[in-house]
Amino acid sequence: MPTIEDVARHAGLSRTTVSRVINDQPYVCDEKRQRVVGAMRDLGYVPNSSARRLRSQKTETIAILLPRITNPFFSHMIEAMEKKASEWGYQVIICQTHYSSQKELDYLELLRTKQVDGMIMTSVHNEWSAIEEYLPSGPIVLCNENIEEANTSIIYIDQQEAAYDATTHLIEQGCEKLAFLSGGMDSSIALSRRRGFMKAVQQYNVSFVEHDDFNQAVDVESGREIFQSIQQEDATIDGIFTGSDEVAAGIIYEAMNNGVSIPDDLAVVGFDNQTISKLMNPSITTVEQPVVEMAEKCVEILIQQIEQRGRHKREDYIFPHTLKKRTSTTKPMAIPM
Amino acid sequence: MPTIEDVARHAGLSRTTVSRVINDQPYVCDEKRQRVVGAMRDLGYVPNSSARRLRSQKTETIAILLPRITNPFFSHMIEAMEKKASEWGYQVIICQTHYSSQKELDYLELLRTKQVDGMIMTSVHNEWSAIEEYLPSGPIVLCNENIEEANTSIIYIDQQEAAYDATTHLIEQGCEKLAFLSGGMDSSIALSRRRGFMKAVQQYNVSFVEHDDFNQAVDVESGREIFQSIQQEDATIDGIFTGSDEVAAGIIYEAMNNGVSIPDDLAVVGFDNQTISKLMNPSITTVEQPVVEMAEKCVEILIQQIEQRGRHKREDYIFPHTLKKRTSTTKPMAIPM
DNA sequence: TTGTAGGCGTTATCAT
DNA sequence: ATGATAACGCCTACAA
Repeated sequence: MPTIEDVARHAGLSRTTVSRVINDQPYVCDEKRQRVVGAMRDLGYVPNSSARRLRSQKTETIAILLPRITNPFFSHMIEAMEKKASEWGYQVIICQTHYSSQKELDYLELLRTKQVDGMIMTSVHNEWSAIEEYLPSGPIVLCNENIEEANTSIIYIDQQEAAYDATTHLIEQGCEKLAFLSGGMDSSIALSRRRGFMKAVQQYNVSFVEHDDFNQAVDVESGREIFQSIQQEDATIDGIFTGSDEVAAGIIYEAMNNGVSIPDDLAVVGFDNQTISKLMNPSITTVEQPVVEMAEKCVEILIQQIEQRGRHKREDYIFPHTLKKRTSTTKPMAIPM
Repeated sequence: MPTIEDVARHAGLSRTTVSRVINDQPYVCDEKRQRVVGAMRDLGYVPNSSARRLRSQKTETIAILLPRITNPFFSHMIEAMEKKASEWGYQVIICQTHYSSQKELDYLELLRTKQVDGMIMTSVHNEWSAIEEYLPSGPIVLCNENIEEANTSIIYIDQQEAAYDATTHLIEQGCEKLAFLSGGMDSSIALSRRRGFMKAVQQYNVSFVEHDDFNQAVDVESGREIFQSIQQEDATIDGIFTGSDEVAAGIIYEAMNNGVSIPDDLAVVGFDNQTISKLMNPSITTVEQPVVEMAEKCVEILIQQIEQRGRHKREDYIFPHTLKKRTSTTKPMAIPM
């Protein structure tokens, strides 16, 4: 691998001059500039980025923390983030926590060891106080979860309102006994949604059922299991808020196979407006988030903070959500896709 | 940010000794070791990875090239790759080409500029001769596409055989007029599949239809469009090989909405055994690839090559595929999920 | 067992 | 306009 030194020698000039050419700086006459360019070509020279990083104290790289990339909500978010980052000339390192708080901390070390200039967290599995420790090492922007105590910029939708809207919709459709599902009550998102659910339930004085399993609903499989347990233990439930299109799909799949009619016997609401929610039959009523816009905004904020340096105070960016009403909650009729 | 020098001074020792402690090397007595550890703690020292990279000529980072992460086939593959890489202490940079050969080349530069130690390509949009140029800069392993001329290790399933199996299955189910769909005939995968399709069609002497649109089938939306055009132009087609569960889902969705019975009027085969293929109603017959195993093997091979250094000759790892027969091609009956 | 010193490849500062 | 030189922070012969 040729170095800048080799190029300089080959061109009969100094490293400084070569460096100037590499970085498009002035104060190099055309003739020498050509000589340098030629030498670089001859030797197949390419600047070593480790050396550049050391010298410039920048990596042009950001890390994105997320639970699992196979969750379509996150893969859509990452797709948009990577695209935007790439436009700005930044690399993206992907960090799957698999819901482990330890892995989350391990990945945060990337910030301290200066492997990345900044970080995006789409999920949070530690106390904020623990994460705050890393802020001096570089900017962190949150996207998706709304952590009350967080003293850094943050992007999210109003989960409480979204759950309230969805629950109200179930009630308006005539549901009288509801269930609230979530992926675990330790997340800020599930907590907010639960508040919204409870608000609607109390406001309309509708009854609801609780069960330990209801807070372990994470994928298609758990949706299927929960349907079975509901069938056996409390078949009078007639409306479910799932917080996930995959869970909703699992429930619907199992219901169809067991002769339970959706939405007549059981209405189901999903979350995230994933591809599957449109394709299922019946199609799934769901809450849509503007993932792409949120992702792009997030990257822009982060890169801005990186390039401005210095600490930044918290700013909240709250994006709008939309309830997509489909046939899993409403009587069948032509609804355009 | 404290440096190794600061720690050394604080502990009243030399940089060397501190370095030895950092890297768990022998020849440091316990007392001084403690002093160093204490000093690191006091100062909040953390080694700077840019400096380490420059010194060691290693980045402990690999890049994964793929078209789009939102394609579930790729997101499952990346999930497994990132997990495996992380176990080995490697970071993963994600590079979406969005099917652009230029972006592919841009990302390959990461290898030349030593931002990564190695690279995995899950799709290839340039002539192999162009990609070969990068091989001297670091190992590249292919995962998914089988490029004939490639002189590097490569992992794939037998796409031709898979398409042959799927097509034969359609024929066995009684289909008499087939169509072959793909995402574009410029990819090695589509070409292999077409060979398999043709082999079955000729062997059983079944007729088939061609159309320009048939090679633009990439997602749910295009599946829907293709169904519509088939309805209008050649409704006698009774069996379709799609090469994609999403395309298959789009076709089925549209067929159901238009009163065309699946599989009686039209049988459809997908590819990749994605979540959606089990959940659709009818469920989609599809070809399963052992994505996770392929991904893990790929990362292992790459890291091995990185750590052994030197050029490696091509080895082929061919993984087995399975045809999952479901209701989009077979008369309804109880098929366990 | 410990320390000294040189170099990894760049870029910025300061002369000339 | 060009060049010499000193960092950036770390690791490792080699010397002691």
